[in-house]
Amino acid sequence: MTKSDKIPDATITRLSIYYRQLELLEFDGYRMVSSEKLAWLCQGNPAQVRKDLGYFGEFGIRGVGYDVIDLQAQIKKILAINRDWNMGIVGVGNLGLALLQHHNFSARGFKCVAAFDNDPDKIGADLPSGLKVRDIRELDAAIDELDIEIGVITTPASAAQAVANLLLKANVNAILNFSPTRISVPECCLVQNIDFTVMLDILCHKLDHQTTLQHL
Amino acid sequence: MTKSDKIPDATITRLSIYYRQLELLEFDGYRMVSSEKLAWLCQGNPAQVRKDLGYFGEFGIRGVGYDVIDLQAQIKKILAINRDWNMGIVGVGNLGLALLQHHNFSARGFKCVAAFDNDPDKIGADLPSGLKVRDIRELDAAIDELDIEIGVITTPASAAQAVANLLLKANVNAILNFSPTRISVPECCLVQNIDFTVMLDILCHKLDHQTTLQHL
DNA sequence: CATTGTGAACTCATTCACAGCG
DNA sequence: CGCTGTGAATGAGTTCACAATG
Repeated sequence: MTKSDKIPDATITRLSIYYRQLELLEFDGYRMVSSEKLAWLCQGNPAQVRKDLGYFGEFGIRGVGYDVIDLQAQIKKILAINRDWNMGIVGVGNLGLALLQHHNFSARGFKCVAAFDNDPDKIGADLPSGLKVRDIRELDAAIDELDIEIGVITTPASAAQAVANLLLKANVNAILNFSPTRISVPECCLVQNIDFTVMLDILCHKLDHQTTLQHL
Repeated sequence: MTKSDKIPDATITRLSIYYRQLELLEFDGYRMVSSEKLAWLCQGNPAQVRKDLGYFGEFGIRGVGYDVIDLQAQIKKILAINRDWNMGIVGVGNLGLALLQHHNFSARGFKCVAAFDNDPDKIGADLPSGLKVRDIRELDAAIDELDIEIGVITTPASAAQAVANLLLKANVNAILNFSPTRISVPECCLVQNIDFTVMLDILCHKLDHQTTLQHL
């Protein structure tokens, strides 16, 4: 990190969004982009773009803007997505299957290298991605063998904490949690929750609130 | 709304989380809960719990706490989840299928009442949920007929904006967007983005940052 | 007397405005 | 001259601390 240590979480989120937009800009043949244009594309504010990038260094050219290719490389480095990450998916239900076949992941270096379940009917089954469903009891060994650094929980809520515990025991300390529950983990472990129901609740609240206002 | 109009977004998110925890508390037989206990269960802070609730009214009993059943009802009203919402899913890929079978949705009043695609091979297919995949060209008619208020986009990024436009034309102004792109919509339309890749990017950044610190 | 409800203090994030520079 | 980089100003959200009260 070039400057301060206090980076807002929101900055990291936006960097990811800038990055995707830069890919599109490159694809469309752009070589340079101004903070104003990038902000516009990302539905943000130019000063914010500059400040976000400013936390990590000076990537622009005054009077010109940012090099589309170079800035991608810089952001990849900042986000640590300039390399592959191996993921293990725990819970081969509909959602787990969907993620295993999610093309966007592999295209971006997020490799699903193992899938686990505890259902005897599923264990051993061949997946479209070429993987075989493994017994959850093999988790520990497989994580070590396959160099898995990210665990993805796609089990029902009732199993999520137990799975998290298994992942922790196997020294996985980054979890993407799709189950509709908050798992508790020690400080050293990072959890990103993706909770569909919470998102729907927020949407409903806003929708209701908006229509309520309209009736006044 | 009982008090101010300036409710932080984060408050709404937390209310959804409190709500789910209250369901569990009720299931476990609790009748009352203090802000301290609820905060602990939700990995939050008691003052925050009280402030969040305080935006909407006085739901507690001093010296005692909150009635588990009553507070659920209050939060349901605040979030506008005290009724059913009809959703239409656009894009019957793996993710769309997963959502169509997602039991948590229907259990909470989020009803998937239609599924749309533009792939002739999929149109007309019977889904496990009992629905038939509809032609995207029927979107407008079906939304009106089935009273759909929430559109769920599970198409590839390339199709997302076009789908959003169709939804807007059909007067759907709440969208849950799973596609890895930011769609642009008029002010009147609400969008909640659920972007798996952004979440992974954040996780990688934190993971990398954490391990970097450890090596110092 | 335990716990809520809430103004005031504080911390964190965004936006402004302009100096600095290619 | 145009656009970046950034300190200073503003705004938003969280936590504190304690008065109010069932």
